[in-house]
Amino acid sequence: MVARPSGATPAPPTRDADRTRAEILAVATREFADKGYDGARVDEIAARMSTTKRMLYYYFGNKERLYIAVLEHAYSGIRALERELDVEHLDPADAMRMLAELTFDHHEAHPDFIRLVSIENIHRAEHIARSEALSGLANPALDVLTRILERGRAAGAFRSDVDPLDVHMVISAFCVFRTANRHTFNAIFKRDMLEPQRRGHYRAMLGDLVLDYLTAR
Amino acid sequence: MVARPSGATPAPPTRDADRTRAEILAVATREFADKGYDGARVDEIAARMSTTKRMLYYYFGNKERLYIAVLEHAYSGIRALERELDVEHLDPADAMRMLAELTFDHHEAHPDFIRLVSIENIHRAEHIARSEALSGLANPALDVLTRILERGRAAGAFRSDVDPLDVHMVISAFCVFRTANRHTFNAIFKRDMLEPQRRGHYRAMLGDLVLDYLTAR
DNA sequence: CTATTAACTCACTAGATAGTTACTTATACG
DNA sequence: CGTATAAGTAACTATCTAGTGAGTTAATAG
Repeated sequence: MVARPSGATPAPPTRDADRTRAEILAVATREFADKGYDGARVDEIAARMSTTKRMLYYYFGNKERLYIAVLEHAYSGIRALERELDVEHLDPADAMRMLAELTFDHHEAHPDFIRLVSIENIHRAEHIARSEALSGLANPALDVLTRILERGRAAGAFRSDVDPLDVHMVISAFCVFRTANRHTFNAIFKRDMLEPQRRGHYRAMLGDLVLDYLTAR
Repeated sequence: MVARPSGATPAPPTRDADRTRAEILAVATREFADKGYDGARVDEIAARMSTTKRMLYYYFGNKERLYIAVLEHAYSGIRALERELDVEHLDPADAMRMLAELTFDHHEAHPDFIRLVSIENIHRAEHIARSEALSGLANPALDVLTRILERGRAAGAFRSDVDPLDVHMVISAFCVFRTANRHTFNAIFKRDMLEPQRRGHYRAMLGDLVLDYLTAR
């Protein structure tokens, strides 16, 4: 415990640009992920911050630039996690299953991110296109995947005609669908794909799906 | 050509409730699919109709009920198509591939429907839940799929532990992802999953994916 | 201690947007 | 034919919403 004239808490500085900016971004992320770009309300974001609406405009300029900042921040977090992937020590099949399962966990742990991606697709990725930080920024997970496929092919374990991006697409499709389409799927089929009891089943199923495809024939 | 006092065209009646209603629904479908629920503008829909905004309220009450009507209409169209599925004459593996490919074609032919589903998921399916016509209305394609799996299992061609809804989920995930996430995927990986040249590749890949999974081991 | 500037507050506004009020006219039916 | 009513029009409004104008205060450098 640090010696301090009065009060136990760290006594935050009354003014702190970084902290204010970060708080706006955090609150805005929730609001945009929750309601979509058009459904999100600047006044609602403002009401949930400890600072005022004017600060939001001070730091981010307008609603759209705030939204782009939210997207950039969300993507950078995901990329950071992906960079930590290390499956080089496993044999190709195990590495592949591991990658698929980590991606699966990852999507489950970041529903806000998935929602932002869906929202951005409704807008035809126009905001990503407008962001220098995002358009064309490659995905670290794809490099890992490419290495695994190379090793698997070399070892004769995997079929030879597969494209890494196609495999990535299948994994993403499975994970994204489970989260992004959860509500309509549940409304129509009365099955919640995110029910905890089913988690293990879907996780194993994704691994099987990918490996059966890669090792077929 | 029908005898008619003047003019060659059918001379539309000046007043026709069905036609007006249908036109509003068609224009609204495009607007909602294009911009999302919150992004859609009632005035924009009105401007693109041959009738006035007041009629929209006359027939549908408010923006939300119009949107629900759009959803109901879109789903009913898709269901009608699905009911025409007939693969009983094919052996299980071929039937399965056929079903997957027809679903694939189907999703590609109805991008507006996929967008409406994405939009509805952003809203956590709250409008579907509010629609008696939609919530819990089973999917005819699922019955077909169930029959194919039964036949395949009986013939010893498919593994025995698969659930029809899981297979349906995989097929949907693949098809929906390709359409719904086209824009962010393209922005990041510079690959348009809907490019006509790649169509055959993805279509065959989906069939392989499903069959390799069903016939593995 | 003073000046400068970054960080912040409060009250306001132009324009957009869903929805309505009050009225008119074509059509069907006895 | 005439009248009830469904179908349609035009103009309007309350409210919401993104964005601002104009100033104040805390931190920092000299």
